[in-house]
Amino acid sequence: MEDEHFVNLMHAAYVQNFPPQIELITEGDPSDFLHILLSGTVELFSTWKDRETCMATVYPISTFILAATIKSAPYLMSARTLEKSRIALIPSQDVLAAFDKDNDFARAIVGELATCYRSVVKSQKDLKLRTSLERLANYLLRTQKRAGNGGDFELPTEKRRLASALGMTPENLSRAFKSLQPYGVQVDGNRITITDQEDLERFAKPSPLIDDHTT
Amino acid sequence: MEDEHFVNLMHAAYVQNFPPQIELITEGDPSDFLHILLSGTVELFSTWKDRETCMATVYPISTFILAATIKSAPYLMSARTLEKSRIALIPSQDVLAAFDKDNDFARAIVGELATCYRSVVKSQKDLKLRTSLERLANYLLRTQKRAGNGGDFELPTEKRRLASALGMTPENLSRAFKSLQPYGVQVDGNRITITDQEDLERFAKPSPLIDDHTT
DNA sequence: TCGCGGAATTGACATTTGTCATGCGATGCC
DNA sequence: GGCATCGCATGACAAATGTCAATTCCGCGA
Repeated sequence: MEDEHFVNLMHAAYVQNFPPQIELITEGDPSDFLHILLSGTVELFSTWKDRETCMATVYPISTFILAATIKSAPYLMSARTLEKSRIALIPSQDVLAAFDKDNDFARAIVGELATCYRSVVKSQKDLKLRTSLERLANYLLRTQKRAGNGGDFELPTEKRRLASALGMTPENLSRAFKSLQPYGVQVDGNRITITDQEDLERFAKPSPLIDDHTT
Repeated sequence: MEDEHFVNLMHAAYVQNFPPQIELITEGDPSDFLHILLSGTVELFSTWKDRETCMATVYPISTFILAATIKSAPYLMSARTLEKSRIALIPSQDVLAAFDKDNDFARAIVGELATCYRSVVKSQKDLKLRTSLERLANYLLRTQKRAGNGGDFELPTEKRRLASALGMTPENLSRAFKSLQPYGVQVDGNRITITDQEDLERFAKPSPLIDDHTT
C-alpha cells in the first residue's frame, strides 16, 4: 500500500505485549480493533452453555477477527494468548478508511479474508466428512509437512487443546493415538514418529481440498 | 456501483436457466465464473471418499463460491440445483477488474464475503458445541423465525438433506424429531407445529452468535 | 385407479464417542 | 526432599450416533 496511507493507518495503532493465558477479546463484544499477531500464539475459541471449543490457532503473522472488523459486527469468537505474544492493534475505523483509499490494501484485505473463509470451509469439511481417527491422521500429516516432512516432529500444542480443535475429548484423543499405532504412528509425549508413511497416508487419504491450508 | 463499471462487469455475463438436480460446479475445478442465484435453490455440498455432506443451501439473491473467484483458487464445494433455478454467471476476471476500479463494488464484495465467512463460523460453532438434538431444535427456531414466527410452518427442504446439513443421518433425524415431542414439537410430513414455544426455547438456548445469520 | 419408486420411519444392533473415577508421572514450589 | 498440581493415560461404563433391514407412506405416471 502507499506510504501515506500506511502512515495514516498506523497513526492511532499500537503494539502491545501480552503474557500467556490472557483473554484478549470476548465473543459478543463489539469489534473496535483489528488484531495482528506479530509473535507468539493465540487461540480462538467459542463457548455455549457450559461448553467451550477451540476454533482455530493463530500463528504469526496473521490478523484475527477480520470479518467482525469489516462488518462492524460483534466478535463471534473469543481469543486468548497461549504464549507470550506481541500484538498490533489498529482501530477498526482506520482499517475501513484505508480500505476505501488504497486499492492495493483493499486487495490484500479481501485476499486475507477469502483465505480465512476457505480455511473454515476446509475445517468444516474435515469435521463433517471424517471420523475423529481420520481427522487425527490427517492432522498428523499436515503437522509433519509444516515441520519439514521429517519422520518425526513435535506437536505444537498440548493434547487437550488438540483434542478440542479436532472436535473430541482428551480421553478419546489418547485412544485415537493408540488406534493409529498399527498404521505406523509412535507417540512419546509430544514427540510423534511416523514409521510407515505410506500406510498412514493410505488410511488418512489427505486431500488438498481439505488439508492444504495455503490456498 | 457506477453505471459504467456495471456495464463493463455485465458485458460478458449471462443468465441461464437450469432444471433441478443439475451439478453446476464440481469441487476441485478452477473458478471461472462468479455465480449469482436469481431464483430457485442451490445446494452446496462436498464429498470425500464415498461420503457426501451438505455444506449450505443458497437462496436468492446471493452469490456463491465468491472466495474461490477472488483467490482464483479451485472450488472447495460442489453445487447443484435443487429446483428450477435462474443463475447469472460473471467471468471471474471481470469481477476482479471491477473490484479494482469501483470502490463501492469492492465494499459490497468484501461485505458479502465477510457475511459468508461469519456464516460458516456460526455453523461450525453449531456443529462443535451442540448435540444433534440441540442443533435440530435451534434449526427449527431459526426456520420458524424466517417463516414469520407463526406457530406452524413448512420445512423448506427434504428431511434427508436437512439431516445432512445438520450433520446426522436421516434415521437419526427421525428419532430427533420424536425426542423433541416432549418440548412441544409436532411433525406432520413437512409441516412443523410448535405448541410450546417457551419450552422449546428453554431447551434450545438459541444464541445470536450462532443462530442469527443476518449479521 | 393402480402400482411403482423414492423418501421416511422404525426396530434391532454395532460402533463411536463421551463420562467418570482412578492412577501415573512430570513439574514447580516451599 | 517432599508435596501439591496439572496434564495425560486407562478402564469401566453410559450415552449418542451410525448401520442395516424391513416396512410404511406418499406422490407420480401409466
